[in-house]
Amino acid sequence: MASPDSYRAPKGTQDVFGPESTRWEALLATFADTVESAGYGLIQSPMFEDIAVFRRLGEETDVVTKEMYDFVDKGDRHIALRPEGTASVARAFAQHRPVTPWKTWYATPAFRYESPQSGRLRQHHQVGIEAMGSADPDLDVEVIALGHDYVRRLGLQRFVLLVNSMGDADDRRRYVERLRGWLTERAGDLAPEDRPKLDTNPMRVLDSKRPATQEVVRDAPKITDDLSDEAAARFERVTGGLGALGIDFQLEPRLVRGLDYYRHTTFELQSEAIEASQSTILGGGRYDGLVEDMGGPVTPGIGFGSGIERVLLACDAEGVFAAPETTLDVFVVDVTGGDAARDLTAELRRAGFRADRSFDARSMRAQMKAADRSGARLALIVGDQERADGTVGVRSLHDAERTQVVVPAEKIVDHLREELR
RNA sequence: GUGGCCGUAGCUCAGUUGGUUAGAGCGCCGCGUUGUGGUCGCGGAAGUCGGGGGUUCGAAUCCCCUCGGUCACCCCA
Repeated sequence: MASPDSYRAPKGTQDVFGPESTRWEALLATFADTVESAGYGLIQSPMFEDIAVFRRLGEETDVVTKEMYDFVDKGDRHIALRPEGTASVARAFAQHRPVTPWKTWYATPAFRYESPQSGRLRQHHQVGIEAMGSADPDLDVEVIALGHDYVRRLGLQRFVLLVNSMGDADDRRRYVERLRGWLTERAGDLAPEDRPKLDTNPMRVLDSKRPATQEVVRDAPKITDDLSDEAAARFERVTGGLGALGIDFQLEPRLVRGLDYYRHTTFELQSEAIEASQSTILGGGRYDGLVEDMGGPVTPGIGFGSGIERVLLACDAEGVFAAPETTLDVFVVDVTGGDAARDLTAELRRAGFRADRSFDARSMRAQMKAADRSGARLALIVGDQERADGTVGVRSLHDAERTQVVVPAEKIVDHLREELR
């Protein structure tokens, strides 16, 4: 409790404003441009769903079993705030049956009830894409390439792309049993905390950070050695495609990822610049079968999600993608009472200029300070003299020499068009 | 959920072995004579020292609980 009469943002949430939110806008614009130029269209879907929608992510996953942000609404519906983006899109596909391939992108908050740390929040934000209705491995290549291009466009360089294949549903099932057997024989060597996973989800053991387990896992059977011919062939097409596009990647047979729905291609972008332990900045894979689980037709799909906060953390660590300067064309300084500020800013905004002003009839000194702080290129000054003459003083705020010219009020728009060109 | 560290003005912090009206820098506001910013000078506002309880003549300083932040585990974006 802070104090009885003061509120704070809920645990694990943040307010984003000022230069940082300007940066978010720029990031969103970069992402949208990257994926829209590949034919992906924005999807806006509800931030909450019937909890069953998210349960389809897998009954064994932490996201479902312990991190769901859920509640019962006034109509007795069991609702959950979305923990990730894909399930909602799959549900939307099943509901609307759009023409395929259906390529969408989203930007959304995601909620997980867990304890916050660096790179982990209760409400974080993701951008992502989903492509549904095609099993073509070249689509896998496209999706991975877009994720790669996106982070590159932000300026990131110090990251690795990890790629793996889980095979088809049979491959996956077969591998899980084989792995379970192999690990069970060596259960005594595993870290005690990891042993229970043998029953619930043996693949979880693969990405354990405990040294004892890592030691054992190093020699564990790899799923990529045990794929069906068909799955192996399509995975080759994927890795070959990445190579053809000049995208560096590492095969990582231990990359399992958290959600149960993945089949075939899975991939992850890990920042090498982030010191903290949460270094995955983008992750995704193919989820053939998920749409069916939502009651839709048999529909393959692939996509990725990328955490905005983590990506920005990586940008900070690499010293790239700084907040853009906020720009303003003019700042109106009016010491005649406010009529000029009111009318001139409105006129200029309608003419397409970016204009701001002071309020509360502050002193000229105060207004000039505000003008300076605003980052505007020009101060438009209206005092008693200018008002009497029907003119406006136009003063540069960026140049060292304090140039100031007098412009007739009726010519101000033309003058600014020229000066700000 | 478990564990370590931390919690003093908007921000970054200082506060001696518990002792009178709690400080600095930055930021913010005002002023430096007639209407002009970024430098400089002067002045000002702003803190129930996270919250609650306890020990004490007296606590920002000690103890307990609690909330929050942070880092790690778990897991993930």
